[in-house]
Amino acid sequence: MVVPHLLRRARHPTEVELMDIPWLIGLDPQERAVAVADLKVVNVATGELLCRVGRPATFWFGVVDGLLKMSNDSALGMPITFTGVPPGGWFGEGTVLKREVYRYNIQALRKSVVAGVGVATFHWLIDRSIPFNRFITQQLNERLGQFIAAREIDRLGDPDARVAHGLAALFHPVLYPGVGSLLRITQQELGYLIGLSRQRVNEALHALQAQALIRIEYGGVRVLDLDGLRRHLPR
DNA sequence: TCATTAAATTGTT
DNA sequence: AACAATTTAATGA
Repeated sequence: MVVPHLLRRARHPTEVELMDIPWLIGLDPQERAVAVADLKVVNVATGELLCRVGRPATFWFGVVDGLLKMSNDSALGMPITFTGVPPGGWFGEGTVLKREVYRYNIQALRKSVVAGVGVATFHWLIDRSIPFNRFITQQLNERLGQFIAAREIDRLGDPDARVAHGLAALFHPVLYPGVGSLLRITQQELGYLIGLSRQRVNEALHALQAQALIRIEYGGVRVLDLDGLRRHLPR
């Protein structure tokens, strides 16, 4: 009963929250009005599940604030892929498009604010708005690129490289425009996301800082050289 | 607004 | 995994 539970607590987005929703910008006034009318926002607590594998897709979700973890685990086996979803990130369009069931679990790594539009509105926008379609196409394309990159890194297995690429992914300016140059994420959360211990993440972060790729800040990481992070090779 | 205290996060062993 | 040090957030005068 994940969604009904959330729906009960859902509220309308504030003006400030609307400004953090990237795809609203391109819409014409009519389309925008329809989208905004259907937009729901909910505050979720740490550890809370937003959607589960196998549930029918009812919403297209976006992160307004906080941090989510997307775990792509099959019903049978172990988790396959983890992805963090920072502010500005929207996900689930593939599932919603095909009117299928969710293929992953979404869990809040910390207190977050999550927005959603219903499937009907999503399709209404897809059927008539060119800007919306552009956004979705770009989204799918960038995500595919990330997915391929992630496979290569996982094969290498070097912890520093994994942290570097994990960070580069979270700082993706197209997928996650809400992040900016400072990502609010603790080393604990980063470890949980990438699959490393907190102290190994700490070590890796210092190595990356020494290479002037990032700056470690309390409760977050600032990126100094995004390209350098992407190109980071195991040493 | 400032000072004090509690909580969260980081760095180190 | 445990501990100490540091930073932020919360509280109340």
